[in-house]
Amino acid sequence: MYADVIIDISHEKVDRIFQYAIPERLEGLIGIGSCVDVPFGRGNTLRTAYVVGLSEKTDYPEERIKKIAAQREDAVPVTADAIRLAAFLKRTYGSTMIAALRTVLPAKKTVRPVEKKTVVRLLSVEKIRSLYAECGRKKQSAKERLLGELIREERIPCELVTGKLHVSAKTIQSLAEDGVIRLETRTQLRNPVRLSEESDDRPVLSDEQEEILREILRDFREHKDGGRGVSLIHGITGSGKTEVYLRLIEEVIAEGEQCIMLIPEIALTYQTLMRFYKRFGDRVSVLHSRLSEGERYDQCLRAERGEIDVIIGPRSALFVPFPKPGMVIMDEEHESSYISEQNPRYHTRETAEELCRIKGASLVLGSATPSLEAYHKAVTGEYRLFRLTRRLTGGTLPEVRIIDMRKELSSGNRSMFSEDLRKALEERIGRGEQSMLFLNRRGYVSFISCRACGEAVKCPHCEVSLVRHRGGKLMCHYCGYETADIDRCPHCGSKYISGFRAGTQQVEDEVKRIFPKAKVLRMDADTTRKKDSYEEILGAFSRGEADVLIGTQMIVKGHDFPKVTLVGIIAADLSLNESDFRTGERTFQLLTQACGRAGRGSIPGEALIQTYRPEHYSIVLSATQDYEAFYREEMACRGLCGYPPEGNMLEILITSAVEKRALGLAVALKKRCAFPVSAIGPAPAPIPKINDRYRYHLYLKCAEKDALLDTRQALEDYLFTAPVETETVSFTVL
DNA sequence: AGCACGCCGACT
DNA sequence: GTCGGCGTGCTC
Repeated sequence: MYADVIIDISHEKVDRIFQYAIPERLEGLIGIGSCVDVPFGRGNTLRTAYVVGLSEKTDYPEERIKKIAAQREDAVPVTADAIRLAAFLKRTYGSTMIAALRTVLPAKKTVRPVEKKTVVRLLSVEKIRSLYAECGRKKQSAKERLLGELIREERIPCELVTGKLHVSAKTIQSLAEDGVIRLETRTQLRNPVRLSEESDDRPVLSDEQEEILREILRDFREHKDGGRGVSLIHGITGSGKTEVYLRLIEEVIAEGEQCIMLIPEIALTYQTLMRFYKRFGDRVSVLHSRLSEGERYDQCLRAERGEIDVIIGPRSALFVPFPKPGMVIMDEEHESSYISEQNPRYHTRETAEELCRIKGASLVLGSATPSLEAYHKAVTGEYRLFRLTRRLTGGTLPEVRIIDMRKELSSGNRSMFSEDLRKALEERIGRGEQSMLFLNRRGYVSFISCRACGEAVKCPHCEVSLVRHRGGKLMCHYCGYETADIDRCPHCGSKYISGFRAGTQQVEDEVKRIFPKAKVLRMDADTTRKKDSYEEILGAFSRGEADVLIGTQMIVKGHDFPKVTLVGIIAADLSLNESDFRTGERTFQLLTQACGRAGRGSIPGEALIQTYRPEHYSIVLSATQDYEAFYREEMACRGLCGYPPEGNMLEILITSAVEKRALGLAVALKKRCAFPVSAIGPAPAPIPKINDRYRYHLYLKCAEKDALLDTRQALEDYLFTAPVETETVSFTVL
């Protein structure tokens, strides 16, 4: 008997199957997924390897086959399903098999189990309230946060206190010494959180929610032996998606299966998390980004042993080894953090789909602004589509107005605030209501647009913005089209043509200049560099410590500020000028989210969208919150050029210390692409040179996904034999 | 990746 | 004469 193994070395040259003989004493003990030590290479150094198959005979000369040295008992064995999923990652995203196995495998470091600690309130709610107020006066913000939460909850798991609330162990200790709280260390207590008194947290479902629940569960129950489908819930913010998830999970657990709840990075708010703890007690576990290897392993072990039924976490939670995962739920499905940034650059939705296919689980996607890919599949019937159209959590949709900044310019207002926005801000500051100013910083790089007519200078072939390069040439970074720099707008002839140059700092200065008495908070990459300052700024704003919050993308995600009645979007069209084909989609998502921040409380809200492109469909349709119409417009644009989801596309990045060599290799790769795959470019990457290395892009398009993946494989094979020196090539599925 | 084998310069 | 530089190639 021989074992097919993958050696734990991440290098293309050894990324293939090696065969080893199974010694008699291990016969029957070794199977697919076993982790073994094998002698490898000339020195016969012992290396870790994973068994991915068993076979009776070999093509390799038998006398040269070595024996497996030992079976590794400490490691978590890989299941055949995990190997299949890894094979999918390798095929789809072009990584090595071992890199794919590593992402699929749970962390393998063993560590002593840590006992779970819980903070328990000892004093009455009234006493806590007065202490809370006292801390507010004394500016003891950490203590205040914890006490604030203790007013609502009697028991809070320690991981939440130190994690989500950012309260240090020192603070907890001092409160314990004062007799305010007690630290409880439990080892195998069952459902402590679930026992907390409240029971009013199971709201009555709306008709829409009931319908979705019924339909998804019907599919779930009818296909117990595989073939469960994918459902997309398109629901506006506050329409009660989370409650639907909670009910679904309850039912999945009741059937004896487990559930994986995926959330975008950092997006989980404390309130949402608390809802899960209340509903599922310690049958739920959270996988957050700052867990150590050991803690991660702990969670995996608990999942494997069936000690938990639900795991909540970012994309990596997908690989938690449940014995019988029955459902994967992916909230905010369109979020970009669902795409891995490193080696197997996997898309969580696609990978979840494959996992569910393998495991026979249901996949449920939820979003207020679904990705075009997901919605396309829903429209074509591959997914089932459900809608949640009513806001349940109070508040009405804000009144949204689009402000034409071209008119402001022609009427002599050169400032970054329109007259309307200035007035609206003045009113809110006067009434003591809060405002948010959102500066769209995406696409900040050197695109060219006209302040008189709003048009950006675009490539005549690719429908993406041209980028200004050194020396003043304008270039398309898809196809390499170039043209001389211009000083007049090609559409209207205005000389007010330039890149837009404004940061959050300038916005802050401007607000302070116009409203000297207003209290302003600013949130961007600069002010959040220090650890925890992200939560601190948002916390301060939600406590009403400022009139205006200024920020980039990060202020529009997740958090709910009931006192905000005005959202101002400074330059809505900036993200339309990014030089790739998803700008319209990102702009629509960003603006829809931003507008949704206004009027979450009892006072109706207002959103003002300032733009130089008031007629662009992404902007118009985000103002009317019309996703359907946006989808139709955007699909028409994608179809024109064969961009996803209409077709499939691959980005190839070629870098070299020698510009000629990078370009030469790009051309050589292009030559090896044949029908039905078409190659566009090469063209300099948006950042054409990093660390003295020149960077070129080549794009491959094809209607057939498999043909595209085969071409990538062929190109990778070619690279083995190509006269490559210092050049590097990487492939990304778009 | 890591280790061996291999073919050219300065050293006890 | 040998010791050792790292360049090339292979690993069941």
